[in-house]
Amino acid sequence: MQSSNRRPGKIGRPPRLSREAILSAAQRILDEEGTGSLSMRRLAKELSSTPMALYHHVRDKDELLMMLLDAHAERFPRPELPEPPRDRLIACAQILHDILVGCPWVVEVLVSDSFASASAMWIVENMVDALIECGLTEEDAAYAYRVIWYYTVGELTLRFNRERARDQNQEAAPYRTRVMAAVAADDFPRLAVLGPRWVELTSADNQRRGLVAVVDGLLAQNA
Amino acid sequence: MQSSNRRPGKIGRPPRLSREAILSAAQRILDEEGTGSLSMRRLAKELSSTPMALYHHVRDKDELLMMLLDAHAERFPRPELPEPPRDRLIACAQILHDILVGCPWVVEVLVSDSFASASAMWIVENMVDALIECGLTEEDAAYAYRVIWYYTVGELTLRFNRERARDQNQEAAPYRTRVMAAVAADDFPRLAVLGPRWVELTSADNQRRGLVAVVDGLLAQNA
DNA sequence: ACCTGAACACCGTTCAAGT
DNA sequence: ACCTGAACACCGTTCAAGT
Repeated sequence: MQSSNRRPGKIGRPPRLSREAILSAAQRILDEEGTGSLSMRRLAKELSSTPMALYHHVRDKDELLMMLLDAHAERFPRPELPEPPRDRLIACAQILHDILVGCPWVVEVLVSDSFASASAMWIVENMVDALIECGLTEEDAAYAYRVIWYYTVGELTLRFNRERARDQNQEAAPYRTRVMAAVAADDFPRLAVLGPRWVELTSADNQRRGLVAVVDGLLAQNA
Repeated sequence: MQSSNRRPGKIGRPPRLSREAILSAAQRILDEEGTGSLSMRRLAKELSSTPMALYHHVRDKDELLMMLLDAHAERFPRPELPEPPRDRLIACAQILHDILVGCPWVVEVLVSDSFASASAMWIVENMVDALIECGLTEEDAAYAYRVIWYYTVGELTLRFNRERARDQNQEAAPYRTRVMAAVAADDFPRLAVLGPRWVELTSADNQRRGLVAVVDGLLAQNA
């Protein structure tokens, strides 16, 4: 793509847009108008330009989102890590989660491609390293990392979408309501006992506790 | 919505479309043309009708997808369940996964709302029941169910999107390739050792093994 | 080299009217 | 009661041309 900072042998038209300008405009839209508002067209408007001009600086929308995520990960403070490898593993997985929880718009990109942010790779490295130090083979470490990653993606995806649904229309889908009513009336005694608490309980913030269970389950399985 | 099977006191125009016809046409499109091809407009065309006619029979696209999922769950064989509650829990979670793995188009709906299929509720009921029989409180059982659900959703979401990406363009996003190259060259020794195997290892089919680890981790945590 | 305008090929959904 | 046609308010991306 581009790399020029106005080179001496000035060839061609001078650029008006830059990757940095595009990224910061995109971040501004995300912050001020929310996840749903970032489109290539809206972004072009923000920059007083045209949609197509953007394609000179980024390959496509996915790459744009990935770069935004990368920038966010880079800004994130890198804390001291605790030492027994199990604790380091949990700490790293939690950091990964905490980085991503700040980017609701990331769902699209998490879901469309494997996570590949250069600025967050140290976390993945540390997780795999901790797993190996816990006695797992390289293959098992890669698999265990993946299980933690699945949990994290599932938690984030459902969290963001729950928030989004609550934001825009609180009057829940009628289909869901009907199913829930059937559950309460029918022969599902366990769910009926939980009753209306069911929804609240299952959306309570137990992310960290679940993470610890997943990690310890993996370590026990591979001990 | 509709409920009529040509009532004697025939009032108004007789229906040409029905919920069943809509659902089976939608399923046909999904089977023959793939997940990406199902739109309200395409579906209307399949039925030689107009997009708006559909809205007389289903509330919106999400409800349509939910009903499709429900129909799929209903067709699914309901096997004998093993008996120590831990094994029953694993079996049920696996069935839930197996039902969903047959519906790649389900990602949209999993992600947009909590799972609420009347035909699959017996599985959730069984999972919560097994967790309580394992000694968890009702609240802890609801939370543990949720953790398993997050793992399942993450696994499915990433699985489907990996497949979709492989299907349409094998020449992977250049951004991702660049990051991977940096990883190999830079100071991530653990990931570098795994090297090109990294991607394959992390996408290998270890779904069941991960599920067992998650379940046992949860049971150990709540023992 | 960088940017523009117009177009392509779509979406889900609503509104007002027709039968 | 059920369906249609036209429109609203969008998408991401490509192509051919302009400066």
